Amino acid sequence: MNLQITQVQTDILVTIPYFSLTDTLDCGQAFRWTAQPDNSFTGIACGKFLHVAQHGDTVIFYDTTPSDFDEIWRPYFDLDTDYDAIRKALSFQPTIRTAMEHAGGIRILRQEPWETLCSFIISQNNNIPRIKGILSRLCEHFGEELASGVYDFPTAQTLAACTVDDLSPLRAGFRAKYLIDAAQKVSSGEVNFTRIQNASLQDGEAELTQIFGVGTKVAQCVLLFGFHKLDAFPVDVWVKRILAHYFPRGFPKRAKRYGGVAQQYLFHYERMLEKNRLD
DNA sequence: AGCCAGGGTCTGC
DNA sequence: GCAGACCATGGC
Repeated sequence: MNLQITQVQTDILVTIPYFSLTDTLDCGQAFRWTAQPDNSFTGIACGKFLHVAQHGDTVIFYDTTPSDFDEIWRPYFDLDTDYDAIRKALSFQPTIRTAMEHAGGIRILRQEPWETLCSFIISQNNNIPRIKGILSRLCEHFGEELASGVYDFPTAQTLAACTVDDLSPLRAGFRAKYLIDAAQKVSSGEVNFTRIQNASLQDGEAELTQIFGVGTKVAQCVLLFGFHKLDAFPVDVWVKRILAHYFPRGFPKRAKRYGGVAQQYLFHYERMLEKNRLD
């Protein structure tokens, strides 16, 4: 991707057309970003703290270095994927096109597989504010303190050594035992992220669902948000409703290549409609 | 009070 | 295969 990048002291400014920072960080794919009163975001990913803001087409990465930008944030925000081409490929379908007009600035983040796996284990039968709370407490209690009050995501090895009782401060409920099983299977190599990255969608799901508490929906979320498999297609209660309502004859074959991206546009659009309806 | 939240497991038919 | 109970917790 040819990005227009400017460096001002320790801030890096990047021109990203057709991008929405808010929608990308607040659409239920990542749970460790916090919106600030000025609409900027702070968060921790890949072992680094970031303060980021958007003004028009310009995204400002505060207080970072060119190497961190190139090695961490540029891939994390998926800035080298041609979303214009993806949107064009999806625009043949009227409902997806409408959703794109409202949510087309979303990018599928390249999150770390382990954090993504834990996040969506926590997400089951849960709501987004509480998912964020549980993950925040998970990091505070078991993650390395990178700076004052800034905690990294704990490793699988750390959690594999924990008991359900150890996790009680998280108030994760019945999901605590799922986290521990995931940690044990990941740290032992029984579930192998390199193998999943190189596997087909179907084989990747089969490997992930060996974890107690991981079913099809959670596995597809991990494949989409943690392994950047854009054809992964998580079906939750919202998407189920969308499919029944807008796609009674099935999701179009032509859209399946980027099904996960379309799913995310539709999910965010539908939730936005619901929010407006309640206001 | 009762329902729901980016589900999964287990049981019973 | 598929419906239904159950699972912890918290907000409304």
